[in-house]
Amino acid sequence: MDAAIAVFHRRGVHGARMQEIADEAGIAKSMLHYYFDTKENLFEKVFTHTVTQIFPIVNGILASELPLFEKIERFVDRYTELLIEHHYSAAFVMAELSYNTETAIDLMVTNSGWNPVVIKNQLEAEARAGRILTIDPRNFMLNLFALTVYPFIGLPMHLKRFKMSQAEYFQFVRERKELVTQSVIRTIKT
Amino acid sequence: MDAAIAVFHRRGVHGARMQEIADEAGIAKSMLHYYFDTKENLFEKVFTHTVTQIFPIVNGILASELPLFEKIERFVDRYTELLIEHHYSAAFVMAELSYNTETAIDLMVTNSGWNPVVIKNQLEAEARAGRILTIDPRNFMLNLFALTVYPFIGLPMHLKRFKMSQAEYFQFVRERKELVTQSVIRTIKT
DNA sequence: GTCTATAGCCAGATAGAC
DNA sequence: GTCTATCTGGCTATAGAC
Repeated sequence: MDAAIAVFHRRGVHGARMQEIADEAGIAKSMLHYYFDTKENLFEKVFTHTVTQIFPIVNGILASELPLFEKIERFVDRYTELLIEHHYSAAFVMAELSYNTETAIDLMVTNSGWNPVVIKNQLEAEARAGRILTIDPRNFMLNLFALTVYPFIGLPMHLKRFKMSQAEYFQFVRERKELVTQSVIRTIKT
Repeated sequence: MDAAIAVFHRRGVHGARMQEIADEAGIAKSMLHYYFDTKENLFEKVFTHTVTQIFPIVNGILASELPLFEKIERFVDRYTELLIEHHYSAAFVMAELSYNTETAIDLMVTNSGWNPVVIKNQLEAEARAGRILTIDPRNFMLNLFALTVYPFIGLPMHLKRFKMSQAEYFQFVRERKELVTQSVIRTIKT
């Protein structure tokens, strides 16, 4: 399973080869079929696993009862750390959601723990109390996810452009957390 | 060529089928080989075309002599419109940059017109003049690109989550331009 | 359960008539 | 230049020995 995750993450559904997964796991290719039946089925397991490892956590933070600004900080911190830990995940999930729409979207919807109601109510309450500007919750969510996830999408290109090693880049992204948090807050603060 | 662009954009390199491209173009599959030799070569043509259609323009805006805040507004406006017009491009470029690293990155570097020097100097000059806060140019660029591009990556998922048609969503993204511009500016404004 | 060997299919690429 | 027919290789999947 670890091998399958690694290979699917770096090659995508159609780029991945069962042989490469088997080699990486140090087993015969036929064993993959014995355990997981088809490649399609294995992909679904991997995709679900990936989504489950990240989104219930970050969506859980958004749906929690934390004060807004603290919630933003926690979200950015936790999501960034998860993405560093599973740094192929972001590009993998995004690519499959774009190409492989039907299956991937269904799995995403089922397993991500997406629940925008809490944050919507919170934004409205804070705006009524005059502590923040009125903002469309969809725009708020897009900003939050965009600023956090984007550095991990097309990561190899960022490394090349910034002339950094992966370790240096991850350090840079860690330091960036503070800026992202402030950026999201400054956008809505009165 | 149009057919190739369409199919590669929605399926990716490895998902695309020469037969599907031929069908979409209404010609025989062998004609693709006659004109473009290999699939790999055709992909490179399509990728280069896609990159050339978008990045020289937006990077040109960044490298221009416009005042900073005006430049930001122009960038967000123009990039958003380009992405609406070529709405498969963003996901396609990002996915290939993640999966197909070697070739795609080289083509990107060669054809994108990337030149961070102007914006770097401008940010430093504005900060010295006390008109903006000091910010790492890399973070500034990441914020700008992230907020603008992210809504187009994994687009089908956003449609599903927001329960919107594509037309409604593009209208929403158009209206979002103002917020993105303000968000970037508020992050650096003193 | 684990392997080797192989079946069967499908997609990229080519041959050759027109 | 454009087509149909075909080759060839590689990949998923299965058969079958151990």
